[in-house]
Amino acid sequence: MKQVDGLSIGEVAERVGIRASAIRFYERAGLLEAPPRNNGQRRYDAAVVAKIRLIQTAQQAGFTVGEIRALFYEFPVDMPPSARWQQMATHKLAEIDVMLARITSMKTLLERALRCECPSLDDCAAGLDTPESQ
Amino acid sequence: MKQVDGLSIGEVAERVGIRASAIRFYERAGLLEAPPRNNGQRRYDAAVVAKIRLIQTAQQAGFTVGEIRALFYEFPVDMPPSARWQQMATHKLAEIDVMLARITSMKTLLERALRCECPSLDDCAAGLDTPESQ
DNA sequence: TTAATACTTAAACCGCAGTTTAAGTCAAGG
DNA sequence: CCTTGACTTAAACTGCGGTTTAAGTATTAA
Repeated sequence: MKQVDGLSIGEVAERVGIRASAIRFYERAGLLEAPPRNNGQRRYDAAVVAKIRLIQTAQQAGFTVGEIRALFYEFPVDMPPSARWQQMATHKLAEIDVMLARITSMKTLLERALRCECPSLDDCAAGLDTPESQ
Repeated sequence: MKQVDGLSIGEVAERVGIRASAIRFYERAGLLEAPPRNNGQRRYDAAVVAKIRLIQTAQQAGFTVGEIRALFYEFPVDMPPSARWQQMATHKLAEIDVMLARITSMKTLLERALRCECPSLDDCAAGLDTPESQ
C-alpha cells in the first residue's frame, strides 16, 4: 500500500492529461516549484492540478513558457492578477493580430491559386503575386 | 573583370533578397537543381531568379519546403501546374482554416482576459475557461 | 606580394516545447 | 530472491527553415 501523502508525478500527469516529462519540464522551466520528495520521488499537493490547468489556459491563449513564467513570477508582487493578465494580453493581442493578418493573406493567395488556369507554374505564380485576375 | 557568364550565388541572393546560405539550403532540400560551376563556384542562369520568386510565393501561401518540392517535382509529369496548385491549395486551405480557428479562439480568450477583474490568477483562469461572464 | 573579397564544404547551432533514452533507484508482491 | 512498475537524472533528440562557423580556395586590385 502506498500511503505516503501527496500525488505522484504520474498521478498528476494523468489528472491533467499530460505526460510526466512535461511536468518535469515545467519545473525546469520555472513554471512549477520543486515539490517535496519521498524516497527521491516528487510528492505533489492537489493544488498543483489547478496550477497546471492555469498553465494550459495560458498556453491556449498563445503564451509561451517564458511568458507564462513572467506572468506567474516576474511581476511586482503588489500587482493584481487582473493587471498582470491585462498587460500580457494586450501585447499578445497585437501579436495575434499580426498572425491573423498573415493567415488571412495566405488564405487569399490560396483561394486565388484554386482559380488558377495558368499553363506553367511560373506564370501562375506571377499572376498570384499581382492580383490582376479578379 | 569577371566575364564568366551566369550569376554568382551572391548576385542571385541579392536580386531576390535572401542570403546565399538560403540558396544553398534550397539546393540541399531539393528545391533548386545544382547549377554548373566555374572554378568550383555556382553559376546561375537568370531563370533561377523566377524560380526563387516562385518558392517565395509558395512560402507566403503557407507551404513548407517539403510541400514546395512536391509541387515542383513530385507530381505526375503530365499534370498541369494549375491542377498541382489546386490539389496542394485545397489541402492547405483546410489547414489554414484550422489555424484560423485556433488564432480566433486565442483572441477571444485574450479579450476576455482583458476584461478580467478576478482577485487571483486561479479564479481568473477558471472564469476564462468557462465563459460565464458576458 | 599581399590583402581584400567572394566563394566552397560539412557540421554545429538557433528557438520552441517538450519527448526519448540510457542507466539507475526504490518499494511492493509473489 | 526476483520481477514488475513507477520513479530518478542528464543529455540527446524531434521538426522547421535556415544561419553560423571553421577551415580552405580562387580571383582581383594595389
